[in-house]
Amino acid sequence: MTQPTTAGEPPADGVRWLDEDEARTWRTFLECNRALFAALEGQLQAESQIPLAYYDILVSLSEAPDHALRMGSLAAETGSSSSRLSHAISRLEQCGWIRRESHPSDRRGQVAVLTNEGMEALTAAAPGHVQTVRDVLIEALTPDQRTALEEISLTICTAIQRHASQSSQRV
Amino acid sequence: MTQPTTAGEPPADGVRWLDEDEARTWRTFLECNRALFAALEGQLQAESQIPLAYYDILVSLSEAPDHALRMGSLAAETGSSSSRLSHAISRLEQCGWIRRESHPSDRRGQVAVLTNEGMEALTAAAPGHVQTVRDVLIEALTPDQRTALEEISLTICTAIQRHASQSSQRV
DNA sequence: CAAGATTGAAATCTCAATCTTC
DNA sequence: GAAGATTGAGATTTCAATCTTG
Repeated sequence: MTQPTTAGEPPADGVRWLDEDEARTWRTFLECNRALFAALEGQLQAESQIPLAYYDILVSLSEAPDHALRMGSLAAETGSSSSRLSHAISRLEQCGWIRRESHPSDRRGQVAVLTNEGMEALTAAAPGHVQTVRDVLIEALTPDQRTALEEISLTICTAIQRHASQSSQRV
Repeated sequence: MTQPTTAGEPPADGVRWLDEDEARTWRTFLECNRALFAALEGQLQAESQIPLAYYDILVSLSEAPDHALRMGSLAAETGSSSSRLSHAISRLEQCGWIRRESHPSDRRGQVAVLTNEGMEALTAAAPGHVQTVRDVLIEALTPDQRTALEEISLTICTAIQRHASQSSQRV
């Protein structure tokens, strides 16, 4: 899932292929992720007919003051591009779960607002989703493992930022 | 990213909302995943113009005997649906990186074969990808963290299988 | 009828403009 | 010109048939 051939020659540049242990760790992590998001997506789709990406949008709005958020903030919260979010909000508007309002002071701004229907759909979908998260992660891990996973995740996030700033310099 | 409102009433059924610690762990993990796959996808797209999903297909074939694999096996290896894989192979056939052959003994079967051009494209793309995996995960974590992550991933995979068999019974 | 694989249409996501307002 | 947001086109993924062979 990561590099070609099994042993072979060393790759170009100064890059080292992953050794056996490294490759196994990475493959296991990848496989876990695939299965995890497939399970989350599948549960939501089967029981509530909502894609995970849209569910996340509804949750972010439900947590916001007045159930409203500017497009930019919502995009940042859900880790989405502004384009993707804009399309998604249009779709959710069709469902009647979200409506758009114009920003009071900044006339460039749009605000996405969760409707009552949207809140109801979210309330109906949430228990099944949360139960799945409990089953497959929270209650599957020991408290120590949960702590470790959180620290590991933070470490990876930091490493990604470092990698991004370095690779942008290389250009 | 997981459940509506912040405190509120208990959800329906016997489900418990995530408490503060649980929610933070889950959100951190989700955010890490988003950033991680965005980084991998972005690097491959920027430096090699290959989507990660297609890269995985090329790697799986490069590891197979004779650089060939039946559609079903390849779908399982890459964690893809048969439909998705079939479309993807068609696309990669257009690129000249893969060709289809019919299975010698089972006349229902098709075999995807990595072409020389496909292998070259993979060889060119791999160092950058592997370096990214090193930067953002392998070398960012301590050996203990890598071990822990691998064990956690296996535990989650097991929990997902258990969850799947239970939820299918509920129907 | 089940297994292996493909197909076309609909849904979603990405990418590069575009448009308005700051 | 930059920031906030949208748009349309193209690419990928999903979903529900479909088709052939076991």
